[in-house]
Amino acid sequence: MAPERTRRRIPDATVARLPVYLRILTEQGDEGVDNISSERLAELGGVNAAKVRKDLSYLGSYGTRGVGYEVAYLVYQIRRELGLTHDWPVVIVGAGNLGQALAGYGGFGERGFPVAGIVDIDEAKVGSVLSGVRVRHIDELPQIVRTKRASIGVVATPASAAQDAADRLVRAGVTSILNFAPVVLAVPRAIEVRKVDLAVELQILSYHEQRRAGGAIHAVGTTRPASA
Amino acid sequence: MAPERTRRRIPDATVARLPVYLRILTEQGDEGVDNISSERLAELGGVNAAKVRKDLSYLGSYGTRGVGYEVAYLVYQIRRELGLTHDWPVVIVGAGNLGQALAGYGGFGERGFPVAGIVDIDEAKVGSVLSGVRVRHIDELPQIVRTKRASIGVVATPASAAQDAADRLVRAGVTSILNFAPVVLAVPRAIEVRKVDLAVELQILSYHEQRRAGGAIHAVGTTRPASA
DNA sequence: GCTGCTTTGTGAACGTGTGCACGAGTGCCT
DNA sequence: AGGCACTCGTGCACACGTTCACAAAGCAGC
Repeated sequence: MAPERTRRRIPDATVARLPVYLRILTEQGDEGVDNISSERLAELGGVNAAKVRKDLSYLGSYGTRGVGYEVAYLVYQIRRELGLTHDWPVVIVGAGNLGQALAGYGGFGERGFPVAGIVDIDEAKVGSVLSGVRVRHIDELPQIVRTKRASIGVVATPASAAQDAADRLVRAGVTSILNFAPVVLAVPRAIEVRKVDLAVELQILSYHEQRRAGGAIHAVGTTRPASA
Repeated sequence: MAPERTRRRIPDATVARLPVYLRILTEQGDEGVDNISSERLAELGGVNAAKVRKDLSYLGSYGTRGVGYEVAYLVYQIRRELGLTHDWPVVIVGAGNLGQALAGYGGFGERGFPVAGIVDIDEAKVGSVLSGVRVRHIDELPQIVRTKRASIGVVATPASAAQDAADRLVRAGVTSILNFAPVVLAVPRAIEVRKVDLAVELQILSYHEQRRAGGAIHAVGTTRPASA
């Protein structure tokens, strides 16, 4: 009867895939699918079936042999494990191009991450309204975090302002940060940070493009420039 | 004399970190730093020093024992390895919130990924100008890809249109895709796809928040709903 | 040139993640 | 009731990634 105190730790790689399964399962549920096999789920998610089963087994034994997984129930379990049973208000720092796009992107609210507020340090931007959310001054951050109970902050500032934004978020009481600025943020150990860097993604693609193109075609020896 | 034909394969994990080193090195170079140790680079990049050395060793033995790495030379080597010695024009499909933000974000061009064009399927959006780039109709995609020599495509459409966008990009001749839509794209094996999913990132943060909050506080038994 | 200090490059140990293969459980059909 | 087809859950082996630890190599000072 007692809730499980000894929460089994779920591997990072699995945590990263659960949201994908969740989305697929939700879609399948909407299409009227009641049961789904690991094989089918793997196909839709672009992964290996054994991996799907192992991932799901960390949540508990929620499948039925010979049948598969009950979609609705699995959705419920994944949502519970990911903490998606209630909303997580998000506060955005930086009302530039990206901040505006994020605030305007309705997908956040729908998926349980309503925009609690968006702030900027530039007085000129304060007061303007983006898709129903009014930009407020960064000094109001602590108040927004407190009243809206926001625990996730998004850094959408230029690189030069990112560390300051992160410091302010931490001081305001935020415990998780999603960082879009191309900087490694220094934060207390207890704060969870995830980074999304578009330039890095493009450069990784560039590596593969270049590799494909024949690799070392203009790789001229290893002549060291100037120096020495 | 002959360029190295047998290109050593660089581990994915390393490729993903090289852009980070590159950015740090470029910054340090701008600040007048000539030499840098793996220790310092590790500190700035938030990683382990041994990892830095191992990563860099895949490029060749470009360090000097007792001294460190020559910043300018290392920048050159990483850029060469990542294929950043020339520009990689990028074509964006989808002129919604995200597409606009991406086109407007100057950082791409600066880092060697100029926006070759942005297209949309919606006639109403065609013709409008976003930060100097005119939105064109998606039917012009093949022509843009050909004339601008774009090999990287960005999918910035809603989920429902993403697969179609990817198909069109592939048909137009693009060989790498950066996908922002929350969908697993089906593409030919030869096409390199990278995915950026904001909702997934937030859900991973949610998992950690929920875990921090005490985990299974409302985890009431394992009563299965309806079924059976 | 020799000594001592610094820092690289890498072998080896360890940990994490992946995928196969198969036992075990479930439902259906006869 | 028994047999069969199907699918889960997981032990095991392997691949990949990370970290430690240390020999090799360079530099500076005498």
